[in-house]
Amino acid sequence: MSPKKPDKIFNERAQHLLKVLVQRYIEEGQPVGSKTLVSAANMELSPATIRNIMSELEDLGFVESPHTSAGRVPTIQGYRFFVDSLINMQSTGRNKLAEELQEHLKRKENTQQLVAGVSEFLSGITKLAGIVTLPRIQRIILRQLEFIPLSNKRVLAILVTGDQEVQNRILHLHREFDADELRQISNFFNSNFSGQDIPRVRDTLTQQMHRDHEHLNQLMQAAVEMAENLFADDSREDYVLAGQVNLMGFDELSNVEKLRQLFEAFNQKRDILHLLDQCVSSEGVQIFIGQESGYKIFNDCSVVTAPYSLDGKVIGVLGVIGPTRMPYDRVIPIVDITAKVLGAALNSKF
Amino acid sequence: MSPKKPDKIFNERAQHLLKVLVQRYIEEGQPVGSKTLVSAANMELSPATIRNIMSELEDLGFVESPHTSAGRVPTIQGYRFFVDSLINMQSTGRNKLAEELQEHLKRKENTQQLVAGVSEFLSGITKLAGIVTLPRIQRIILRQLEFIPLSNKRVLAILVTGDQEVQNRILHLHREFDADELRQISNFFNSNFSGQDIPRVRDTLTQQMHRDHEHLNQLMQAAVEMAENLFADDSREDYVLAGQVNLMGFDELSNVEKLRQLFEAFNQKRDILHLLDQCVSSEGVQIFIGQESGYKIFNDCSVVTAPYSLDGKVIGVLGVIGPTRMPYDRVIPIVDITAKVLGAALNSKF
DNA sequence: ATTAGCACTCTACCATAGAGAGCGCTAATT
DNA sequence: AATTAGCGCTCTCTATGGTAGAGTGCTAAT
Repeated sequence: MSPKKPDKIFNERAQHLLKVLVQRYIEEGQPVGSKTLVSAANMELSPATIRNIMSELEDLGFVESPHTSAGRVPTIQGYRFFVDSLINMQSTGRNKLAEELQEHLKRKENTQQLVAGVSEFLSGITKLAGIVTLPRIQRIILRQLEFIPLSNKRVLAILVTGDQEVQNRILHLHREFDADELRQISNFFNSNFSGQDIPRVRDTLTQQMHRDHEHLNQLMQAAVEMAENLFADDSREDYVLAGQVNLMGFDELSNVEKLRQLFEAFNQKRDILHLLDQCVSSEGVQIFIGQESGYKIFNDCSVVTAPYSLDGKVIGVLGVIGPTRMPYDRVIPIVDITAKVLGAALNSKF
Repeated sequence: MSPKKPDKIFNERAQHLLKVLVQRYIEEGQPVGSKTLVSAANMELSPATIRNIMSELEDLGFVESPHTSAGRVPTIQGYRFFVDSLINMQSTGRNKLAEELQEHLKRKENTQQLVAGVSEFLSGITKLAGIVTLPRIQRIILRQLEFIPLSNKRVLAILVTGDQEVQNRILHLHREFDADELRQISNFFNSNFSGQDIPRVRDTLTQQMHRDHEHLNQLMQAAVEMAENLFADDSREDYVLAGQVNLMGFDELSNVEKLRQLFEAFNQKRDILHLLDQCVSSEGVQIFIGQESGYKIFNDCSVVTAPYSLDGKVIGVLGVIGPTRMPYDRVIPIVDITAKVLGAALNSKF
């Protein structure tokens, strides 16, 4: 009368079989039959028993059959349980991997190149598509600021930050400034603010403006105007994608129409950015399997992401995009490590 | 006895039929049969006659049959004759086109953006892939030069040229320079050479070095060293491609493997650059049909290119890549005009 | 609880057949 | 001499059926 076998249905054995099935399917890409499974699992069971268990797994929603007489294939839920509870990460060579990436990034001379390098690395090593968002850097240290007058009330501002970053923007101002005025303004910035955080520079300036409101000379006003233009949160997000072509080899994406939609989404960027945004808040590696992401474009794709940080603050996301049937045990640690190495690399530059 | 009909075989009528056939095939994408052709050509001939003529055109190598009972399809040679001798360019709206492009380029703030904009424009308007090489600009006018010391004997050089271009490079020098030295050197450059062509700057400097060889002070030596680094012909070629996805809709490229190879070539860049290089020397629009280009990747693709120039000197190439079966009558004028507009736009910036 | 056995289902592959398209050839017509 | 009607031929495309193989689900036995 005792409820002796509460784990009758989804017990350890069933889980183990699910694990083997998923592994096998990821390797081979073919539906796994009971006979195949029993030999792959090294268990002393007959195919018939396996079949019973598979039938239960199917009822539970972890596997499904493409058709009556095919083997079983993991469902999204099956993959999900696999990566959450069953997977053994392939953790060999973590250090070696980090070193390789560091080597690969050595010669990159600015953030853009760095990010592109990481994206290439991810795609190269996983043979999938790599994606890295440009960092939203909070702590930009102003090193030097120069202005060049252009025609039509425009001024070219050159902003040197961090270790070796140069940004230039064109400011559209309310009147013409000549070279001399501009030199004075840049001197003002360089002598007062060099070495400071850019947000702080802006704050200081606006405070000063409020305080000395009336005593401000023309130049200061100009400086404030420029600062507001210049240091406005440059929040246009963007990412660098590499290895799109890698996605063209997979059976599950061999449909040209599907591929086209996916590639179009990459170009559009909007949906992808939105998806990546969701990962900023997460702690570590995050995985979207199939349409878990909520975008139908990713019907047969998974996305493995990890945020990367500078000074403990998340400033971007990177990851890998591939077919649902991807080697998660390899990809997840790669994404994890890559995010850490990128964070460290950025740290040495700012 | 007189050789009365020397044009018996490839006479005007045959050429007209070839023209109609190519037009029709470009529109429909289906092999054109004799019956279809006779109605499309509005000629008072029976299908049988057409068949005879087609048979001759086939002997001459202008058309071919995919199989016994299909209609005819243009061969590469057929397309070639079509674009060389038969085509009527669709020249309506040339001005409107130029205006649209100018509008599209208005807000671009530097060369990179400009080139990307042109590439997008080309792909958007033709629904094919657009490609534009970065300009190899000879006449770069130095406006301002700044140096920022970095660690490890490296110096960040910021070079402002032309109207609103900023280039920055990291120089690896033989010893450390402090901020003060660098300021002197940049002053030297700015006061002596601002407003001059960069090649001239280099020449002047090397000449001076040879003349005053012994009297050179340290700073001058440093300046020369930097100039050689800085002004070295920065001839890494590159291009910007847009609208790759457009190529995924065409029947003749619906084969994933073919597409993959093509996309890989786009990423590799080497072959594509080599092909584009060949167009620099040509005067106007140049067309590579199918494997005329010599690259098997372009088996079913045509490339329509035109060089663009600044001051009468060719500095780059742009074009369109699409299936052999593309609307040449529309594409050729578009490429032509675009090249001219880009040249003009660059002229206003340098 | 497990398993052997068996009927059943579904796919993949192949062969066959008929319809349709369009050609080439020949002989007749202009 | 050029054009055309007519006809047989070839090739593709689609549908059909038939078979082999894989793998299942169920039932009855262990």
